[in-house]
Amino acid sequence: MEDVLTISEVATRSGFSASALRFYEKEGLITATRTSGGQRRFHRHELRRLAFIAAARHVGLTLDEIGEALDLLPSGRTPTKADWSKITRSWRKRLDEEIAALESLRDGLDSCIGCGCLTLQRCRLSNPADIAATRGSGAVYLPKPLHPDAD
Amino acid sequence: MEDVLTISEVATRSGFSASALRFYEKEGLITATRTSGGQRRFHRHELRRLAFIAAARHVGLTLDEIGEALDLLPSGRTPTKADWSKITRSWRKRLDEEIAALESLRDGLDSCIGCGCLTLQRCRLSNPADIAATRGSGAVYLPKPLHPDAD
DNA sequence: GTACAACTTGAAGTTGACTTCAAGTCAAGA
DNA sequence: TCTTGACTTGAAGTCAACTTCAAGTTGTAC
Repeated sequence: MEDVLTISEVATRSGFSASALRFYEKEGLITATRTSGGQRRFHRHELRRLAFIAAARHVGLTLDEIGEALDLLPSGRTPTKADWSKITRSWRKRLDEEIAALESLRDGLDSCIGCGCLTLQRCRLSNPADIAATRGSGAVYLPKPLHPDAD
Repeated sequence: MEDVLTISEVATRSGFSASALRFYEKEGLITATRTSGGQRRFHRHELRRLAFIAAARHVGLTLDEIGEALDLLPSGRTPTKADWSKITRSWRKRLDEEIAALESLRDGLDSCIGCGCLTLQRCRLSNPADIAATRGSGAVYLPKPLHPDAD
């Protein structure tokens, strides 16, 4: 085990495809040195960034947002616990918001099925103003809210 | 108020754009009659389908999945409470799964920040095998899980 | 009857996050 | 040295869910 890895080694270890890694490098999310022949060699610490990227994608951040977050890491020194934690702390809020939104939707679904309002028209389910109000920027795949009229 | 509506009336009442309504008609999710001149006229009951579509989109279903669900509705008669509820009941499971996945991620985040494992490498946050196992087909925007190695 | 907003169509464009392709180059074991 | 799998590039393709466009038609208020 060297401290530099080929792209396929990083792919295996990170779970990302090689093409995704090339894409991420092009987007500036990760960096690689090159051999004299031009092939990429990744330092092991890129795996940490990739783990961060994977986690951020799970939270629903776009690559642009992830790039901004990674830019907050200190460039001169190795990131400390405080550096990473500052970045990830904001996810907590985001996750809480998304969980709240989904719970609200679920409870609306229960009441909708239970209440007999066939048309769904007053249900929080199809008219989730509370969800739109609760959640911040869109991470979970939810489109804009509806305001349906009577059937 | 007639019981037929123009596309812009439906757009206003449903919250969908006119182009989205044309798209949904082309995809077979909703239907419209035509005037002698060829303009669309929507029956009011299409608003109910649109409310359903909006709710389903909120749950994270794709249009294909929504189309399949709507195909389960009886074609001969007006859908009953039981018809709608049969369709929406499966959402409950889906929502529960997604909520569980996000909660697991959030709890992993807490422990990651708290435990001092700077590298994130063993965190459920960046290595959420439990999430992959918990959730069904992908509604929430979560990519495939990572299996990061040591930093 | 005339004006004009609202409507029609098919085709092409958009966005994000990649994947696929073609054609060639590199690295490492036998 | 040879072979062969791994690697390189830029460009183009993919997917979902629409949106935008251009050019023409319809409906209706006056």
